[in-house]
Amino acid sequence: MSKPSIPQGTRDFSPEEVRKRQYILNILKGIFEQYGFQPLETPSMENLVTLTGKYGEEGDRLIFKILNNGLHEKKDADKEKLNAEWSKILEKPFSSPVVTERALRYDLTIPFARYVVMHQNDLVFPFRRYQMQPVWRADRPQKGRYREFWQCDADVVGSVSLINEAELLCIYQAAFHAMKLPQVTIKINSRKLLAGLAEISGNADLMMDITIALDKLDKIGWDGVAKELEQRGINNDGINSIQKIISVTGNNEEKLVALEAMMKDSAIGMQGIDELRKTLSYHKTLTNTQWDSTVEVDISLARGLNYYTGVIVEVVTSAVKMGSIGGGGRYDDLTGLFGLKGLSGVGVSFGIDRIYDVLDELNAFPEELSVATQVMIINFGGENEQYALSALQPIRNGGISAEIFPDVVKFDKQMKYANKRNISYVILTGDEEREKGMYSLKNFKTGEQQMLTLEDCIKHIKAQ
RNA sequence: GAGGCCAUAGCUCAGUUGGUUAGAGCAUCAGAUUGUGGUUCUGAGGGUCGGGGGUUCGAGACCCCUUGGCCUCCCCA
Repeated sequence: MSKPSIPQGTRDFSPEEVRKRQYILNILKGIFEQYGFQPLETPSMENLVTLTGKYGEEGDRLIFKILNNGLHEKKDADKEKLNAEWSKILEKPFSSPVVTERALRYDLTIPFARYVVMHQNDLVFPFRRYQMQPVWRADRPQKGRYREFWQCDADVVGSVSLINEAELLCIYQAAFHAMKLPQVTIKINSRKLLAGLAEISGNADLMMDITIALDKLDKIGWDGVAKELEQRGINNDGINSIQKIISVTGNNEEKLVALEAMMKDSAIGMQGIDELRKTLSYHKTLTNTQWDSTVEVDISLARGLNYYTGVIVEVVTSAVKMGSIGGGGRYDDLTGLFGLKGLSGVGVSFGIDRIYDVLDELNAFPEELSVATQVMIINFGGENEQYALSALQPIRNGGISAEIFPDVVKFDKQMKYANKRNISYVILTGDEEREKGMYSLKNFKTGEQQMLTLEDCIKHIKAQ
């Protein structure tokens, strides 16, 4: 018999871990609701064609595909084709809708777009939804990277107003403030600004290559980026103009003013600047001075997903070495991929597994998260068991969490169990108590013990 | 897809240039203690040393292959 194990990149969550995860989820849920978002859930699996082509070439490779079963149900005509593709799959990694027509969802945004298209007639636009569910990626696991992890998304579709962008920035700030997660920066940029940058550099067609290279600025520095730009076919003049643009410094408004001067020959670039300025202006009105995270214009921010078209954001913390803990942006035509044109959306995502890792490393979870049973009744067996049992529901009905030790085992063992479970009180119901119609209540913290009526026991515990 | 580190009891880990019957702490179980937990003390169970092959008189240790874990790059939350 081999040792049991779980698939690579997945985790079990202990009771303590679940409580901590729920703490994060509850904060997010509260804020989403406060901002008027409606909950939504979609299936763990989608049809493969719904997902492919939405996340770029790399993303497609990372989609977890589900092998078809129930092959016997296929008609004879299909069987031959199936067998052919089946043997291909045995030879080398290969996927085909014939053998893998379903896949685990890769994120929450595409399933949401699919949902919106399918239910367009039932929805009231602008539609605000939040969604907190696991997603799966067939990636190599490492620090802060899992194959199964949760995303918590809030999206608005059916509105082009930049008020939405500003509101989502506030959601980020409110959430990280509530979690007391320190040193948070919300980086903001615009795909249009990046397009303008490509245009100004004389490489409008290489925007994707430029942004991919630029995105690494934090990691490999300008020299590294310049090298990569060169490899991707940008000439010296282009590289120089890119350097000039990304070197702008100062606060957000100063950066935008400087960029304006450089972008004046790019209509799309100017549009991007205008959108950032409006977003920040709305945000200024909405934001709360108590929120200590900062919103920072960062022209090197790119974001890999290729469906973003306008403002893009990414959240990082410098408190712990960790990749981004959230990201999002505007997508002008995501539903167009499923046949519904002209519906713009914008959304943000929280990576709660990374947020968990950061809070855990910083020891920033509140102490009082562990909730123990308040009272355990000792089981002395025989008639005393009946007597003990009759007290259990009245205690619970009194609003106290209670359990009885179900087995008649040595007293010592039951006490040790209560101690390990961190239970606050035990109630002893032996011969003496039963004969008197009383209950001995022992406080496990202080060791004090007194014989009381059941009613007084309940009162006493509730008074604590 | 490329690279690095690691794998010994349920968990965390020792194990000397290759040498007798592979150890410790924690955890578990039993007892000291059949109505008083936490701290003690005593004892017990628990191992195909990740798997396969090789070198050797002899391998937990050395070599090769393989599987799994952690980490870095790529990419991402």
